[in-house]
Amino acid sequence: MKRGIDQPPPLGGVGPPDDETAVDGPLHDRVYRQLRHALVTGRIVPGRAVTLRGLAQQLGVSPMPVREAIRRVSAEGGLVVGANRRVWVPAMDGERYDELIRARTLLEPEAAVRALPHIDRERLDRLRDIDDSIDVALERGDVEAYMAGNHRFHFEIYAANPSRVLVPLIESLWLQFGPFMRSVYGRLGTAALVDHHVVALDAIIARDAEALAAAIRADILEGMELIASTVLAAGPVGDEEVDRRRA
Amino acid sequence: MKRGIDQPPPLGGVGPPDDETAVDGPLHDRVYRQLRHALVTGRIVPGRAVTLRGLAQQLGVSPMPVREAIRRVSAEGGLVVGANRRVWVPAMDGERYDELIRARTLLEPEAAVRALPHIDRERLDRLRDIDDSIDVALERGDVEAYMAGNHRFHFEIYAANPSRVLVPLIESLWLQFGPFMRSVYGRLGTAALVDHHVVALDAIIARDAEALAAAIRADILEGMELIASTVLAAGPVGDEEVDRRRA
DNA sequence: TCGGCGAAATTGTGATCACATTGATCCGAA
DNA sequence: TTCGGATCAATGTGATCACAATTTCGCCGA
Repeated sequence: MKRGIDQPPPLGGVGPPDDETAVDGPLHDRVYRQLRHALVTGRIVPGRAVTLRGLAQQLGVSPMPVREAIRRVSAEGGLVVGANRRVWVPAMDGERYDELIRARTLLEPEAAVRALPHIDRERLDRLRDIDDSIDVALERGDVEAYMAGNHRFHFEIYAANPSRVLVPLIESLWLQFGPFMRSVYGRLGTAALVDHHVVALDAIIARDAEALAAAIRADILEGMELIASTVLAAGPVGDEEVDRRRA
Repeated sequence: MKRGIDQPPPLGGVGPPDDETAVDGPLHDRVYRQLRHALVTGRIVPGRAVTLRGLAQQLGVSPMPVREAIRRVSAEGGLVVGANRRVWVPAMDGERYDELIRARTLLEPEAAVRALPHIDRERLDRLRDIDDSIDVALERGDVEAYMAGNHRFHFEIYAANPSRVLVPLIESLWLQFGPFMRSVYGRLGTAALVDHHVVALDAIIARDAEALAAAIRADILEGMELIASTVLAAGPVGDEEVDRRRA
């Protein structure tokens, strides 16, 4: 006879370390990277609760590093702490979504333009490879691979310039819309997605800053605005479980 | 014969709770608010180390809530964790400063414009009161009161619109330049500061979104660019102690 | 069936401890 | 004098515990 709160299903995808997130350093750093990766790629969907002991058990660590990781991720907007002190992936509604789009269109073209002079041939080759892998993911209908590739493509550009302000801001935005985009793509399928990155690649090759900014802006708008507004017209996403759990 | 690392002087200003930061809720929340307030108002200067036990002792709490608060503040860019795991207030250099200015000029006019329709008479009165208090602080040469008032003025505007994306981003920016601006103002004195807020107030009264955006932008540029570039021309600020302490 | 109450389970929080790591100092050898 | 090694103190980290707060569930009565 089980008493107490329903156990949420395991947080699919926040799992054992893989090559990308398991490097030396404190355990809480590793947990943080795993958690943020799971959010960016949408492995955790809006409305989902995250508990210290649940995540700790899943990752095979004590609750301490999980606490610290959750504190970091929530400071960046990827998780919210309710009045009841419970932690969950925030729901997405029209206003918040609109702000995310706006923030992205303000910040990401700027970061791309600042990075442009620093994009060398090696980085350009890597961008091409990532773009190819995105195309493969789209053909396969692999939403998660698409999202991971999309993230990598953008940040491969921005990271060309060692930024300590703009890029962390942008990273925090990606944390915030990743879970929702995953649920959107899951509903609509990858067939609805179009890979606009070739325009950005052309602009980079041409060293055309204005064209690059416009390509990034268009990528954001076309990638986020037309698709997800359809879903949000039906009301916030992720509120069902949140409402149930909120004090 | 004292062994070990030099004890940094007490973190002036991160002190007992005052009315603004002492509300109900978890202790780590209170420590966080105290810490961020200290950074925004420049009570801690660039390069300054922050230790768990040091801050815990100063605040009369255990290191646990301090850990969580430091983790939050560092996630927002207000503190940096070095390769040696030590925590300190980051140094300011020309590139980082330029990015902060740019990020502010991208985000704050947007937040102000979005807030404009929501600014009622009460909030306008509060803005006037804050602006008056800023003028008083400038006359008195009270740098900290000036900084606190300036922060309050800006966020009293932006908070008119319930924002969950733009305003937290802007808050994280203020965390990042607060300590440096304090050292700048300390060197130049308040006589070098001009209160431009009346232009923003006029734009709000006139309900002129474009004028408001321009006023905020001008406030940022004139407040940050001309003054601090003079100081930064001499090299990064806050690196002396950082260099000494870095592994 | 619904609502209220009480008990049990779960959850986050703060305290504390031990330990690994880092930094500073001292001492001896070259 | 300089350099390297040993020692000690300080620091961050992860583990664990007890406790307060919140949630869940079962029972009972209307």
